[in-house]
Amino acid sequence: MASNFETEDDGDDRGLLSDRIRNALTDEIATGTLAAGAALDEQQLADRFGASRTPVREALRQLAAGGLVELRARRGGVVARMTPERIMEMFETVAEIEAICVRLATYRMTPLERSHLIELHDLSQPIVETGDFDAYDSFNRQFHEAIYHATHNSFLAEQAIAVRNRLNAFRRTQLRQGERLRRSRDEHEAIMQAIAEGDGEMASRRMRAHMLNAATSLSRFIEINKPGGV
Amino acid sequence: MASNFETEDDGDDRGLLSDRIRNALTDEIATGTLAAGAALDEQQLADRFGASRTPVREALRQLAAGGLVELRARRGGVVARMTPERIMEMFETVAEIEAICVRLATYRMTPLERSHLIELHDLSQPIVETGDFDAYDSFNRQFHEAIYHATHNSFLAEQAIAVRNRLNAFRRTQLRQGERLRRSRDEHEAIMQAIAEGDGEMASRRMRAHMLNAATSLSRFIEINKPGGV
DNA sequence: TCGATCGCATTTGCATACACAATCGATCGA
DNA sequence: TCGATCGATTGTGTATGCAAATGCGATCGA
Repeated sequence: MASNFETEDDGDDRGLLSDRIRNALTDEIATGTLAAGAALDEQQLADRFGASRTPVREALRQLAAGGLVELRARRGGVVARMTPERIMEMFETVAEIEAICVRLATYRMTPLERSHLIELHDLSQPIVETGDFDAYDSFNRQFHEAIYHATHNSFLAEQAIAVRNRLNAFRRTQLRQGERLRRSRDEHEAIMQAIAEGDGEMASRRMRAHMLNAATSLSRFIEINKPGGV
Repeated sequence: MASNFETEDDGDDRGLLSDRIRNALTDEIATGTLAAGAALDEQQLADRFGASRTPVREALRQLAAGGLVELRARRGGVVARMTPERIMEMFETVAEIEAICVRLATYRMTPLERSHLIELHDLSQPIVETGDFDAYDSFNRQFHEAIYHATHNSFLAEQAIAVRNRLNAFRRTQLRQGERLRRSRDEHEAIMQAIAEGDGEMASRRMRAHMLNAATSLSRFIEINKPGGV
């Protein structure tokens, strides 16, 4: 077994075991290693992580609270099963929340926050040129989170991040279409324009459209490999 | 879909011990029996509920995921401490989400749902007359949840209920002002009017104002017994 | 007198053990 | 042959025990 010394040799060995298991499971669900509907046996997971059932249980409870897994009393847990309809509902919800955020942010952001957002947006130009999906995904996250922050409503920002992460776990390869990348940036550009003009309502509508475009892009992907299953 | 037949929410003796403890703690936090900032000792709670630490731990984890308690690693948990600023942020968030819901609901609700909502609203008239706060609170919940449901976006509805419940735990005696009761119903009336006219944007603005009025009403209450903490 | 360090007590985090509920298969009955 | 009921097995829910970590107090030093 792996020796658990206090010395952190490989990364984040230093934390609560239940948290590490939770993060690992989150990743595996997000990447699809754990397919939707897959049964989650506590003992089996415990063996796999070299731990006992206790931290596994706590991890599963946390994931259940986050909506990534479903726990039925005395019947074990399964990876949350997402129907296309449900995913579209989540996208719509995220789109509406993002629309709220950008509206509030437009009216409340400080000059410093605005310049930071502009800087961030400018940075995305070369990324689109190179077509680096992962880099754009990372930028995209920063861009949107900068907007959350600029609402000056930390609770709303937390909610936005939470629901976005929850969706992220099922979004995966959504941006893997070359065209979508450029269009995404164009839409950001339009949003930035509205922000610059101080038109929160306009920014809000454009953000909603931006998110729904991403949803449409994803929906094609869903149609393609319709799992139908388990 | 009502897939929640397993977990009976409250009152029932016959559920999972950890769920019962979670519900009990939720109530105690909501009613203020457990003051904000109060330390939550696992063994102590276990003794009080006549259980072992295991279900108590799971309950605490779930509450932490819901934001009602804060857990610091190896340092125990405390009841989440809400500053007035934070509560106002939560109210604003709820207001915006409610505004989303009523807009979508206006455009999507079925005739049956509309008549149900009207019926519900009419029922509130005698309640206001008698000034029964608890009855109005119950009605109010039904009214808003009917709107959530009418969005035909179950994910959004779940989010709305979750964030509303989270705020509920700190709202307590907010409606205990006779005037507020009648004004609340008047605001509902205005919202119903906008819905009847099919004007989702108008309904949305009125809903936002409605929620922010409730927040203002609460803020006075907060000012009065400003706890400052422990 | 004030600060720091060491040791103790309390409490969390994890492991292990046990009991009961749910599922699955087999046997019995029609 | 098909259905139902009953038992065995699997796995969750809970209890208990142990070890490490944190916080506090006392003692030592300046």
